[in-house]
This record gives sequence, C-alpha cells and structure tokens, in this order.
Amino acid sequence: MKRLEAAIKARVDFPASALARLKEEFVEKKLPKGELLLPMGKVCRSLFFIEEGLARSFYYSDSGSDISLWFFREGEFLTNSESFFQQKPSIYNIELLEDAHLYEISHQRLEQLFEELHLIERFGRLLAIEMLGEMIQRSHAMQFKSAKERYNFMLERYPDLFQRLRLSDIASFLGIRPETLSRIRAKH
Amino acid sequence: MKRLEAAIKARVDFPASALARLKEEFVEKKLPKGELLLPMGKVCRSLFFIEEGLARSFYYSDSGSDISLWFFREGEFLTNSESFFQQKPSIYNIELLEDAHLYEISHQRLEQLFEELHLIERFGRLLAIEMLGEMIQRSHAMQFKSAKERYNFMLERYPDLFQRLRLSDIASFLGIRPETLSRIRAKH
DNA sequence: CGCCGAGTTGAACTGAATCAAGAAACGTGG
DNA sequence: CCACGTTTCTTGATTCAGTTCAACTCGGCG
Repeated sequence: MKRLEAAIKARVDFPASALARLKEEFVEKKLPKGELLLPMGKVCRSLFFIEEGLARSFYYSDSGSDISLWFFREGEFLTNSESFFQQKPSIYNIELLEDAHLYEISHQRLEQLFEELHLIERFGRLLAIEMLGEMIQRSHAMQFKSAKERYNFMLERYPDLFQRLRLSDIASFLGIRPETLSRIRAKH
Repeated sequence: MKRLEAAIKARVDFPASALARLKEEFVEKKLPKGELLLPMGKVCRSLFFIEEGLARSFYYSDSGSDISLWFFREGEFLTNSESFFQQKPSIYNIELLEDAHLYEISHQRLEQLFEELHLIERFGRLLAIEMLGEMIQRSHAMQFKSAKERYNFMLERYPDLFQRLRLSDIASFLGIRPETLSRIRAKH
C-alpha cells in the first residue's frame, strides 16, 4: 500500500484521519495477466490503483483491428474516466497486460466519501484535472506532431514501456500501423 | 445572469444560499470583439462564463500560421483549464471573436470558495470532468476520424459556428488546411 | 523439425499538405 | 454608390507522410 499512500499524498495534503479513511476503502486485489477489468458496453464501476503491474485500454476498430488507447503503469490510477465519473457505458475495454497488484474502490463508495469528506472531493477534483491535462497533451500530439515525433516523445517519456509491450500495441497507441513504426525504428 | 445561473444549476443541485454565494463572486464584464483575454506565456487567472458572445483559443504554429484550438460559445465556461487549474503559464492565446457579455471569477476567489463550501468544490470537480469528456472525444476524433468525418460532425453538432467563423478558423480547428476544407465543402 | 505469431521490408496507393494562381466578398475613402 | 485594395475562399498541379497489401525473416516452442 506504499505506492497508493504516496500517490494520494502527492495530490492532496490530507490530515492523517482523512488519509486513513480514504485508504481503508480501497480493497486489495491480485489479478493475473489477461484479466479483463472492464468490458466494452458495461458501466465502469471501479477506480483502481496499480501498486504493481501494467494495463491498457483498447477497442476494436471498424476494420476489426485491435487499437490501444492508453497504458496504465504502477503508481497510477486506472479507470475509464468518462464511464466511471459519469456512470455511462464504456466504449472500450480495459485489460491487464501483466500480473497485477491492485487496489480498487467502487464508484458508489467513492461518491459516499465525496459526500463525507470535503478533502476527498478535492482529491477527486485534482485527479480529474490531472487526467484532463494528459488528454489535452495527447490531443495536441495527435493533431500537430508527426508519427516520428510522437514516437520520440513516447520513447523519452516512457522508455520502460518499450520493454514491456508488443510493438503492435505501441504502434496502435501512437496512431500508426506496425509497418510504419518498424520503418521509424529502422532509421536509427 | 440568467444563463450563468442555469449553467450552474445544470451541474450541481445547490441550495439557494450556495448558489447565491457562487454567483455573487462572478464579476460582470462587457468586452469588444478582438479583446485578448489571455496571452500566451501568462498564467490564466480567470474563469469566464459567456453570457453572450464567442471566443476562441489559438496559437501560432512553428510555420507561423494561426491555429484555432477551441471555440467557446454563449452558455459555456471559458478558460485555459491546464493553465487555470494548475496555475502554470499558458501555451496559447484566448481572444474574443464577437463583442461579449461575460462573467469572470479569479482563480484565487474560486479557490477560496472551494475552501469555503464543499458543494462549490464539487461544482469544480464536475466542471473538470465535463471538460475531460470533451477532450477525450476530441482526441478520439483527431486520431480515428478523417477530415471529412470531423467536418460532418462539427456541422451537425455546432451548425451555428459555420455562420459565425471564418472558414480558415474552422479548418485549423479541424486540423486541416483551408484548401482541404474548401474541397470537402465543394463535394456537396 | 515445421509451424506460428511478431516484426520487417518492398511497391503501389491515397488523403491531405503544399505551392501557386484566380475569383469572390468586403470595407474604406473618394 | 462606385472603384480600389485587401482579405477570404476556391481551384489546380504536385508532393509527401503514412497506409495497404503482400512477401519474407526470425525466434520460440510443441
């Protein structure tokens, strides 16, 4: 629970009581690689924290190919934010890419905590803002950066992912075909 | 102030006192078309609500061309969310495209309100989540939709913008060149 | 061994960018 | 109200980044 506590503290300066309250509502879970945490079409009922492991969100395009939308690593919160926060059906899947050690909290419990403690509501606000910042960055990269620039950015920012993922998953995340990724990598 | 009140109520079910408290901190402002609400490089200190008018965020690309990032219409909140919520320098500009009737609240005041009233903090959370949803949609469109599909979506969703904006601004928002937009429109 | 999925390489194709030139619309001053 | 210059929009020809499709390589493994 070390990482979860650090992740919470890094976002809000809680008194010990509130921190304990929030922590105690998270349920520990160990799940194997391949586990489907959220199937497309279902409402996302859980916010996870990844103590250890790797996950991704993905969907199947019109042409049937498997497209990775986002990767989630240890030390990060994991959920389908639109589906979770607005409790509407998910338009994609989330699965584990490695055996994982997770902490889970249900939407219902979290909403209760939001009611109960103002500071936890603040934590939720800050989490949403953080996710918003990441989506803005991503949208900007997709619109203005070339395939090669997006590759270089990912290589610099998340070098470990290149050891942990198949290249075809990296390619689809970058919004390019595996062939294109291969060619980018070939040119030094 | 009709629209502002409606916009707040649509998001959080406030008791009248909290609603009044939030409303009274907004300062009315009337500004002319062309006004620069936020210059690039400065920290965004204000959250605006547009009672009447039209604004856009934009920046200048490496090649010097003017790129619209987002449009803000009457009935919507207007700010640079990364810059405002995280109080870091803005990487783009925001300007008025039409004479506008605005309500403004400073970051400092809003933070005070967040402290003061739990429900206003909730309002902030919901606002952030809403913006997150929009950015997710946009990022998805930029990655998976063709120029023509993005055009059709915008035409259907925001038809009034086509009366109010220059085509070159619409083009840059859609992530295409004006020539391409012209060609898309030509093919009925 | 031989198969099988992942990755690479090659050749042709395509959507959109670029560059260049006109046409239309707009506004300002005479 | 018209003439002029300026800005906005369109049209055409060419180029380019990235896709598509198909064949080939490689490493693991039953």
